[in-house]
Amino acid sequence: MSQSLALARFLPYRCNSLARKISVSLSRIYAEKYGLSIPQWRVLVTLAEYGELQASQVTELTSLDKVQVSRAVAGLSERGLLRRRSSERDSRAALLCLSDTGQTLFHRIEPEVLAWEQALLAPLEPAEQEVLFTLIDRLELRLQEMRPVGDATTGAGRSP
Amino acid sequence: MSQSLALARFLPYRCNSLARKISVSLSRIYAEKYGLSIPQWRVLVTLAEYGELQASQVTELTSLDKVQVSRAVAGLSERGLLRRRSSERDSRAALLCLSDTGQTLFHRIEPEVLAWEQALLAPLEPAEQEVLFTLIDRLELRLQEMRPVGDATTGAGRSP
DNA sequence: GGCAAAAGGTTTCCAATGCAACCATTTGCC
DNA sequence: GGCAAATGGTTGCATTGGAAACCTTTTGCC
Repeated sequence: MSQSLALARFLPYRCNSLARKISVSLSRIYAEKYGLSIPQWRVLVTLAEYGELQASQVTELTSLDKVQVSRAVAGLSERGLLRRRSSERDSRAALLCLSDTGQTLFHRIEPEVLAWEQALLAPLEPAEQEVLFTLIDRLELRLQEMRPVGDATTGAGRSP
Repeated sequence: MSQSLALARFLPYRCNSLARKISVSLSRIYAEKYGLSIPQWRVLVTLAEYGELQASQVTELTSLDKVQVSRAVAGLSERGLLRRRSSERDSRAALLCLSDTGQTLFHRIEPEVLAWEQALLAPLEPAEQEVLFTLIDRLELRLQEMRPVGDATTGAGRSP
């Protein structure tokens, strides 16, 4: 007997809904208080963590596409929160790092955001938090496995 | 000692990222094969489950806002997948239910979607699946608790 | 009964998002 | 060395999505 579909017990729906609610709630900190969009916020975090990166690396690390990164960088740059210089090895590549202002801003936001996350996770035991992250890891891994063989990134460049 | 922020271990990011990947992957079924948007798909599922509902109830059950529901309904209605009639109790209210065509379509998609979900969840033991849903429930609950007292829905309609 | 406020839905408008076309540079191959 | 293809990043354009204004009907109050 096959079970039937109810949104309340349907993982794609539940996951989407949870993610949405988390975003809306969290964005009160970095969006409303500090005027950052989600992509801008992710770029900020990533540069704070890694120092200097190429735009393409930021793309990798943030799960944003290159258009989003480009626009986020433009916005942050206008506000003087990051500097970009072009690589001497490859003059197409843009090297990005936070300015002092950017670092300062990040260090002001970071504890607020971490505190918010702690508040969210507070009802879960540390072990349960571990389980949660592990489950997410495993599901993401599984999604990659499920990707059908002939995907977009496959037959790259054969016929003209 | 306060921990520092890294996206890989930051729940909002991980959750968003997972939800996005799930949506993209799943939408190959109902979007590409059957031409349904996510809101349309949710409305379809909900009406299949509950029979006849008012638009406002659909809004509740799907976590969509009323604009999305309105547009989804318009689209489904154009394709003849649902019927709407106005309530005799309240002529503003629209009563929605699937047409036969809509039911048929749903019954064709449902098993595919459930099979896909099963494939996604396959690496998790049943007990782990249970844990996953429970964790999601608890986080959603927590988010509601965290909502500051004077929220948007509060002082509704006082001054002109 | 009549008028102000609220509620159900739809439409309008603007910002965010994503795809595709686009420049500029670099790589690879002959 | 030179030309075709590939790569890094940006810009334009069409679509999506959400907030607010809107219309209609209903409710509540005097």
